[in-house]
Amino acid sequence: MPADQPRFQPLYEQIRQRIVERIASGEWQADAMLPSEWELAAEFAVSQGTARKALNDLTRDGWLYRRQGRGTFVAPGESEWGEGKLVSPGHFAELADPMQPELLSVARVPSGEDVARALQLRRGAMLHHVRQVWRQRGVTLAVDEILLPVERFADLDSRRLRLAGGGLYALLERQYAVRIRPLHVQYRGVLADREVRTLLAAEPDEPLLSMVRLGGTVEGEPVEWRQRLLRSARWSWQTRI
Amino acid sequence: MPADQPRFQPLYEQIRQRIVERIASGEWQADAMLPSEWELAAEFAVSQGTARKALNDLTRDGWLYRRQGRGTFVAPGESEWGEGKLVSPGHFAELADPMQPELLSVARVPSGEDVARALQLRRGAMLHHVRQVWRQRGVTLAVDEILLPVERFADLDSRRLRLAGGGLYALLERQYAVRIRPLHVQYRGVLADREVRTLLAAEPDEPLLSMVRLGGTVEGEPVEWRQRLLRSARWSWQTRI
DNA sequence: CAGTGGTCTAGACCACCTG
DNA sequence: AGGTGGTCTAGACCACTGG
Repeated sequence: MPADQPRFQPLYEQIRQRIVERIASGEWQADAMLPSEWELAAEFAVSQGTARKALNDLTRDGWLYRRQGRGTFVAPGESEWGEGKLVSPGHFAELADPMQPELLSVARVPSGEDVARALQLRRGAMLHHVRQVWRQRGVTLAVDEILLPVERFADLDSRRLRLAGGGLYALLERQYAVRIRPLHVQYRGVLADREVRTLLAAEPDEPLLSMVRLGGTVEGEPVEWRQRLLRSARWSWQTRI
Repeated sequence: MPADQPRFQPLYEQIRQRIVERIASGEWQADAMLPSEWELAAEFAVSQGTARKALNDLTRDGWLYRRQGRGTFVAPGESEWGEGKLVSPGHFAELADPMQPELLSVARVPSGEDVARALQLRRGAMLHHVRQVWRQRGVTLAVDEILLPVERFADLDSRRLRLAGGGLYALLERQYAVRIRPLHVQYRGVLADREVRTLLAAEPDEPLLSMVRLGGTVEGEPVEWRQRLLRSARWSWQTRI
């Protein structure tokens, strides 16, 4: 079900899209400085105020950052699922050491019904199935299970992922010009099955935090289904609002 | 530690504050229509564009809502902790029936160290301790434990809470002119202790979703510490991003 | 100092809603 | 038709950064 096209497209919206295209195409790399408001206004043949609105909207959505007196710059995208940090339960400022991702495996699997619906695919459509663990000082704290449509991300394999380094999202942005943002996150408390228990070296009755996340493009098209299971005895997962 | 005062205070920021004051004071009630941009601009002796910026900022922060062709209105605050909904795990659109809160008890307890620090109180400062359960079609799905500084919310008792109806936040807004917004949320998977297990009629090894939330005023001052324990076998807690 | 983003103004016109 | 918010312009000046 495609979204309704608005009958009226403001100028700043068109400018916004043209700037996004240039970032996605790599013409403007991460942390590169954009032309000034006045130069952009001249190039797009609009007033400075209109260019400004486009730039501020893009800043709000995480595409750019601006510094008074310095300029406007391309914001580097999240290289991995990052919005959230580990903290001591009940405390709100005591951060844990960060976790490091480690790729376990990449395979192709047919889509189940739930995931197919979430990703708006036909049932049985092929998916990349990525397994990844997160370690903190040698201790495995979390497991990720990532599902991506093969159709959209052809040629994705273990070698490419390993070579890429710098996280899955960084690779997708470079290779496929797709920037992924979270659409929904679901939280549950769960017990691990045998496989996950082994990976995490967890006790049979140790409760885990399950986070199921649907990631999508800027346009809102869902392209990533992901579950993270986190050992939350020692650390909470904290999100800013 | 008080926040730094900015040396320069834009006009729209001052206007913003004056509008917030009128809402907090009750002069403009929920869903009341504000004067038009031009009228406000005239009253505050600024241009329409400046009044507009203040109004749009307030809209972004949830104080107002605007409808083209109709007007600008006071947004009713959340009457309870609401940002999040129950959905079927792994599905992203299938909402459960909503839960209904039910007050269990109100007491006064001295603050422990963690909560005192989170609420920026001295240790041992008195707190209102509110217990509340959430039911869905007769089944208890969640328990809340709410801690509020007595110093700030005097005269809060069970009778008042019961009489008020419409949720805790609605009461705080009416009675104390405080609008609470979330500052942080922490998620964990946990097992219930005996007391909670009894309240929820949960199995001993049933994993629960623990959400610890720090709520604060619009100015960022923390005033509410809350933990919610949710039976998440059947339902996930989903947040929009 | 020059260059950037940030604020503010006055005015015009457009899109949308309601009666 | 009249009133609302939404867009857009041209121009001025301010605050901040860095060389």
